[in-house]
Amino acid sequence: MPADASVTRAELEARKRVEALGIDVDAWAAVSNIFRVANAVRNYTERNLLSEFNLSFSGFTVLWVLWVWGPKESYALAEESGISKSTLTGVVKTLERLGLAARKPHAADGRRVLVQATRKGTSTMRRIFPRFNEVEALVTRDLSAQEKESLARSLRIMLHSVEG
Amino acid sequence: MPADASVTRAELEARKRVEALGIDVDAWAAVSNIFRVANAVRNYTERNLLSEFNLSFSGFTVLWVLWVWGPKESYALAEESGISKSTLTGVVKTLERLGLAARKPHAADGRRVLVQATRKGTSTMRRIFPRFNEVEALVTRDLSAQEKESLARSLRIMLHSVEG
DNA sequence: TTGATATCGTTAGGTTCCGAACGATAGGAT
DNA sequence: ATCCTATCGTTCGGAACCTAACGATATCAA
Repeated sequence: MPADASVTRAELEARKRVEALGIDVDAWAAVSNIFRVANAVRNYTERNLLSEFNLSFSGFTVLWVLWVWGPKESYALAEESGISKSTLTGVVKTLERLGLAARKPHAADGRRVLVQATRKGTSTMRRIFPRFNEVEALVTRDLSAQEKESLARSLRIMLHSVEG
Repeated sequence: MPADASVTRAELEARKRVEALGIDVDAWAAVSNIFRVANAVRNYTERNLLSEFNLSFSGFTVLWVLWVWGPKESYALAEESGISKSTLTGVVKTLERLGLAARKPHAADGRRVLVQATRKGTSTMRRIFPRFNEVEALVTRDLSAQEKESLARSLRIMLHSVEG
């Protein structure tokens, strides 16, 4: 069964609107499809995996960062998780309620707070992540190893452009 | 100036955690970078472009769909925009308040509602979209035309896998 | 016709999300 | 010592976002 990489009907319809305006169609196709895929995968995992652990996608992401990096200050944690610091306050509150993360004051600076995964948080992550990766494998199953690497490479280049 | 496609420090740190668990690293790298890029571009455009029009990213997306497809029923509009129908109710309410979209009852079916862009909505879209596309061109500026096409192609294949 | 079932958009309740404003702490400068 | 300014995390107000439940309308069978 060959994978279907044909341009969707929606995309064709959109091109009609777009082509008259002197648009960079390649850039548009690349970026809009990134949003579509991200959205689809996010919704899928929230419904079929994360809901089982009462985790939002952001909650999962934050816990993931703590798992990978260990204790981290709020500002850096928000940055790395791709959310604002005010949102992080709420997300960490939820993680605390679930017993997955904990706050501790900074030793030398009274303003700062360190957030870390609890033992339960760490073990939960060890259970969730392989299943999350199964979804990642599922959605990339029709790409060759070389295509996956090329995809990741292009995305890293884009990341560099947008963050720089 | 060559584009930087090197693996980030965060990604290297993550691999240490991940490699012990028998993970599909290629799938993980591809998907996680999709989220990173989507997030970065979304935040960037919300801050630097859409805020100027009091539009959220979802508001922009919904208006875009209406612009491309013309009047559309709520369910299909939500589907195409990647949000739930209850969220759409709120987003359309906001678009109505801004004078960019309008509801009208279905001629034959009292349950259904058609949503359409107003004249102001259409002209707004004609102003925003080229600028949105400038951002798309910016974030893909270090990719060749062939890389952009290949990227879009891979993403379409993934979309097919996750939605099928 | 009447009744059972399906479908449509909205509402209800609760979490996530943001920017802006706010208190608290820190760290210089005088 | 006491300002002044910068920085940190939280709070606040409002929008976005979800699922589940709900009313209204449609459809089809008896």
